[in-house]
Amino acid sequence: MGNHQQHDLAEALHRAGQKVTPQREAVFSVLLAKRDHPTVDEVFHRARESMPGVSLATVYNCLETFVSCGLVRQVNHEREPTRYCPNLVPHAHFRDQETGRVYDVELPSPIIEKLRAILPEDFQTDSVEISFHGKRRK
Amino acid sequence: MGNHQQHDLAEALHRAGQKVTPQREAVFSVLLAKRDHPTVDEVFHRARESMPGVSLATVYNCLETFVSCGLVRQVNHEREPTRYCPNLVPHAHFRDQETGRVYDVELPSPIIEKLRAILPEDFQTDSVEISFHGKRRK
DNA sequence: CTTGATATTTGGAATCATTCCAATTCTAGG
DNA sequence: CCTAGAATTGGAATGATTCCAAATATCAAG
Repeated sequence: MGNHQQHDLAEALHRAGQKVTPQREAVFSVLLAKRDHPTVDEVFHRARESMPGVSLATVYNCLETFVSCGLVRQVNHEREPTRYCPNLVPHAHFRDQETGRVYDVELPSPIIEKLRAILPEDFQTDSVEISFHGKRRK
Repeated sequence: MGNHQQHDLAEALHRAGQKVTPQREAVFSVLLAKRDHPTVDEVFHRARESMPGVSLATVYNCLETFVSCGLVRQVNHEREPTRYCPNLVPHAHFRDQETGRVYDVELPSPIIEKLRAILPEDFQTDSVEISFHGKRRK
């Protein structure tokens, strides 16, 4: 549930009519390897370790493909570089303004429903993004 | 409550130890005049109508000042240019993906509390941002 | 296994919002 | 009215992201 392996990649790509490429596999495994919320640049550098020739443009392309296939989520905070998150379970994000680190926060489904309920009738929503920020108490 | 006039500007600036300038007044009144959610560029062009010499850099500065004084909120959606909103009542935003228009959505305080409650103990939060996107049914 | 149509990758250039800078002008307290 | 410090200005710089056209790789069909 919301958990996926290397193996799901090919499946999801096929379903979306996309091709399987070594670059996509490398980038995807970077995402699975360390489930922090890396920026494109971080993904790029990590991907280079297993695939030294991969280009930045390709990392952008791959990530965009994954998003469109529903394999990962984009996480935007303020004006900061976009981060990517392979956790598909509905959840909110908390950004520690001191470290910049982003944490997943479990989001009970009753709350999600209550939230959707506050929307006027004529608004049809695809997605809700909930982001907290503040600091962690030591 | 959360409603404010030209007059509050000077007050809020003083409280924050900031100076009152014609540019700040012009930019602020642009924000009050039309309560859509203008981008910096939109604010810039509107401000030029009443004050032809004002510079883009100044509009950036003014808006940043207002945010730090708590007079307006920034609204970020995806990778789009930042928008500004003089509505201080706690509320969520809905972005119509077809028109790009941003709407305020009332946010009942019980929900806000429930949301804060899902955060683990050690996360101290300053602000929550809730954004929906989807499309409006005609 | 080969081939071809088509999608993907690539490096570099281009874009665009935003920030930075140093010089000039202004605000407000004394 | 003067002056220290703040604000404004235009233009240059930054940085994430997108665009581009050429080279390459995937995969379905034969």
